[in-house]
Amino acid sequence: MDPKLLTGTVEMLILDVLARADSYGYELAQTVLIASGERFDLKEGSLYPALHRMQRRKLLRSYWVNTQDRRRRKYYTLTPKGRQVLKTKRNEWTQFSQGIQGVLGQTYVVA
Amino acid sequence: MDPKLLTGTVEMLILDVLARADSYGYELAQTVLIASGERFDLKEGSLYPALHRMQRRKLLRSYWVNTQDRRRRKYYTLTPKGRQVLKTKRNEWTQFSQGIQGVLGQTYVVA
DNA sequence: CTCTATACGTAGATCATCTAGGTATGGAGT
DNA sequence: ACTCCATACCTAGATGATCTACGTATAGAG
Repeated sequence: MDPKLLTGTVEMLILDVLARADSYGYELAQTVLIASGERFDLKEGSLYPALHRMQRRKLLRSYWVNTQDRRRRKYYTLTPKGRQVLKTKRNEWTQFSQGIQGVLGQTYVVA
Repeated sequence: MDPKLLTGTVEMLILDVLARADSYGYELAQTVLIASGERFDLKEGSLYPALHRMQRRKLLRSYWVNTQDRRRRKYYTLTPKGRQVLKTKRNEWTQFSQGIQGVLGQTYVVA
């Protein structure tokens, strides 16, 4: 699948997963991988910069958690602003996919 | 609507419109605008480079047509390769939107 | 005479993605 | 002991498609 399709949706996916429960980078990627039916393999080079970007924009807050086995995880939580942006992005996605269906759908009319 | 969502779909839209009938840049943009329900306003800075790019990749062929009123239009036709790539991109789009639904859809399960 | 629509095009900026690399721990296999 | 994989974080630099803003030209309306 052309990775360029992901452009602009990665933040929505992250926000959406975090709206259900706090999570951390590595787990977030796993969650998206599973939920997308193995379709979206978020790369670290996209994932971490996206998280940092969104935190700078106050969509997320973070806190460190140490596990029993000396591993550290940086958990992220949605801020109220993050929830609002998620709502906006969901609406944009609906508009967008309806737009695509509108163009592609023409085929069925012709066929 | 965040224009970044369009990334990676512009070529599919162009190919799809051309699969129904030959067209030229300006008209192509109009067609997409109407068909998308006024959602996608393809900018010249995306449209023309995309057309040239696809022609370089042999997905399209072009020919000039002079109208009665001294205007010139560069019409584009799909090549067999272009038709094949359209098919691929349509499949990718299906995979992609199913992936998104898979992630976003979780909300309803929880709710 | 100006403004809008039609019709093509490019240059440069922006920015989100990817590849590829780095650090570190724990556990399983050999 | 040693290697390899999974877990877990990160960044630098390349890539590439989009956008803004500009330029050219014709036709027609007001």
